[in-house]
Amino acid sequence: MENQEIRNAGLKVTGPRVKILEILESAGEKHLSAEDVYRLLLDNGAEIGLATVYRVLTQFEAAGLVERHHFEGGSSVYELNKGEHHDHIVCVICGKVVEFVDQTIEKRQRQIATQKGFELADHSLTLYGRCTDPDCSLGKKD
Amino acid sequence: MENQEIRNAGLKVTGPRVKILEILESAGEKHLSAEDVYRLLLDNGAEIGLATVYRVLTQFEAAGLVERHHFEGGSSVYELNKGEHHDHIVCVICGKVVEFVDQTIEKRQRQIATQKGFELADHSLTLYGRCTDPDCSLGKKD
DNA sequence: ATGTATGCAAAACATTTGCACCTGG
DNA sequence: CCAGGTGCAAATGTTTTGCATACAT
Repeated sequence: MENQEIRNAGLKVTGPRVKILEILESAGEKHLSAEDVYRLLLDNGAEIGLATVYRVLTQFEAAGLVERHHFEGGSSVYELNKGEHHDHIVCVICGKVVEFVDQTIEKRQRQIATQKGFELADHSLTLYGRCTDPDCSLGKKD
Repeated sequence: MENQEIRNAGLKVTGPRVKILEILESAGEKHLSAEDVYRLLLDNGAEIGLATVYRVLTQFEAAGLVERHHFEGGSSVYELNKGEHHDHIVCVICGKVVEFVDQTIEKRQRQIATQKGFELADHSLTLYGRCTDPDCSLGKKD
């Protein structure tokens, strides 16, 4: 039961938190902004304030339940942390996001960090390109 | 003469633009936020509005004269585009930034994009870690 | 002269916070 | 019951814009 995940994070299992987690789960590989989550909550009939969405997402991030990404364009987006690290390719036309992992790159990153005198803690790699989706350029968002 | 670069960008050679370019040149490998540039201009006795700094930086970016990066933490930072592409390692403690290029990673990125059905246009790679600088943790900013 | 640029103040956003009121355990 | 959670509105910080004035060519 996912409520346990919330409890494990040291947080009370409240309505807003459960619903936000559900929204994120149902989003699958999509990446939602705080505003997106808020809209979806309202669409589902939940009466949750935007401030709470921000607070909960921040807490979930601190607890390692979700990851926050910055991509191009004003706002941050969130996705459920499914355990396996991955990077992203974002289509600059339609916004589609595809995830990937590449051990060659991961390994080189560690080598570079060490070589430059850093103890690697984290990294952010995002590729930007034009995808070949038929729907692309119709303005469809991931 | 650098004024030519401004002219080549299709922009008039005005006082503010020349001074902002000078600030960026003297910053070397440092990464400045719009606010940083604004402060430095005032320190140098220039009377330039913050709005102009934002407008000019945006125009310079569109012209390929500067690059904008998003790193962690609210604001964007800018650096002069010296022609050679590079990525960054940022110290999460003191904020120091080191640039690097790695052909192995560059090459893998192209392969991954192709394989995922994207035409690679750009990418953003930032490593985060703790540096071994003696000054680190004194809060020195790059 | 004349189309651009600039400065200033106001607007627009994304995100955070203060505070009185609720609620889960 | 009571610490912690929530909603709302107001505050923040960053970046953008409207508009009247000033400037480069």
